[in-house]
Amino acid sequence: MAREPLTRERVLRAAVALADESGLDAVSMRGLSQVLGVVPMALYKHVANKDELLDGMVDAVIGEFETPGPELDWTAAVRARLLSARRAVLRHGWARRAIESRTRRTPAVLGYMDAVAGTFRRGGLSVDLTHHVMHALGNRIWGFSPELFDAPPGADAPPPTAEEQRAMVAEFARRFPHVLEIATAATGGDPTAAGQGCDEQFEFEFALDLLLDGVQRLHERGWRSG
Amino acid sequence: MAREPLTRERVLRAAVALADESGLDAVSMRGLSQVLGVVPMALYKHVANKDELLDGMVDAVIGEFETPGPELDWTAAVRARLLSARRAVLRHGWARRAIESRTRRTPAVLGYMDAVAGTFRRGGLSVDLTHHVMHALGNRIWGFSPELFDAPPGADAPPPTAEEQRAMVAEFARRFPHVLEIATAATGGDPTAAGQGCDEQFEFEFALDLLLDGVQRLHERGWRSG
DNA sequence: CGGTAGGGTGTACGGTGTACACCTGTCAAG
DNA sequence: CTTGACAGGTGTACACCGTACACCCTACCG
Repeated sequence: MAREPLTRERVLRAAVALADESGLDAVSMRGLSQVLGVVPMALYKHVANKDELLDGMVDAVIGEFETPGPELDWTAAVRARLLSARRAVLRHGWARRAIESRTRRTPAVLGYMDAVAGTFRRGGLSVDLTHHVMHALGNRIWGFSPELFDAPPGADAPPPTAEEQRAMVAEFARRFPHVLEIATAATGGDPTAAGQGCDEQFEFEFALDLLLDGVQRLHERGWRSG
Repeated sequence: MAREPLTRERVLRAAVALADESGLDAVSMRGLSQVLGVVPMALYKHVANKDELLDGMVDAVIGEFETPGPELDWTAAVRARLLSARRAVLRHGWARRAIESRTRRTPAVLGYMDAVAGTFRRGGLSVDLTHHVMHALGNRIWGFSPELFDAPPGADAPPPTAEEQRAMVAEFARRFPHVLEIATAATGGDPTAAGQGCDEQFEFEFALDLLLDGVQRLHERGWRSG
């Protein structure tokens, strides 16, 4: 039973699967080759190097983005696109980091950016307003915003006693009162849970709508740069 | 002439200098130890591991941020803070990547975030609006926005002939018309210079002001979440 | 004077990406 | 039917990385 031959498709699929279940760090040329039952250098017959492998993985995620129907107006259409991108990125926990680390603009990346830009243009936005709003959206067009208060992996030290925890919170409150304030606001008032309870989805949509509303106002006023 | 002893300060300073002139990738424990005239393992007496080294480098950049005077209103104060952060980050080309890769919140990081949040609070914004706007600003707090159209390093292939270039542009125009459109708009119409001519500073301030204006309007209306 | 501790050293391990030479099976042309 | 090219999998090797661990030297303190 000769195993079916490797293809670029099979390599990329296996890489995505491996990253899905073991994290992005598990995707090394050696590790990936092992799950494919093959020697590391075999991969290089299908993928130029590791960067291209990562590019291909990102392209696979982009391939999962959905295209909104034509009945939506431009704000709703952009919203639908970005929220679809977000769902895909959230399905693959590693995608965020991978996208952030990529610098190459593959055809899939360009195609997606073109679709988003086209949605603005079809809504009647000028070329330069479209340009600026694309920049303003930044990584949000990939469905994520930078996580300011990203919860540290945790559980690396023995849990502190109640007494120690009280002291830590007090010290924190003295030095970073405003951070504590806004962090606990999101948890319903428990300062020891700060950061955990933050609703990322809400934050994403809040910022997205803030930007879209602002752009819409500029558009209605016939804003021009320079 | 016994050289003066290493200190954490000296290590960090050397790391920053090395990154400034040779890039972040040149900052390996081996490379750094070499410029300090010392054996790699010596560094571990002053820095727990490489992650902590990077954290220290980022903290050094944060130490260059300036505090705005108390005479400014909250939008101007935030603006001044973020633009100062931007100047510091731009002085150190590696800082962007370093900040993006960091996940640990050092006291310096928390202190800066606290200062920004405090500026909003002193301006009268509610705790939860402050929370959301911090998220919405995202990495812009550190003075940079993600570069959608980051120019590839380039110059790795022989420059294409005029004929090839024309063909490439034509192909690009066919597949990604809107991307080409908004990319050339920023260059005054030269499609072959697409992406290079984009004024990052303008984009940063455009997005920043869009967000600040939006937040200000929400604030004036007494916006509350939920 | 002796012990102790902080700081620099040397060696070694396991991991990474990948260059390069090699082999092997398939298939088309002579 | 043979031959030879070629696509694809193999094996070895190199240079680099972060860092664990044992060691030694030197300065200082009791």
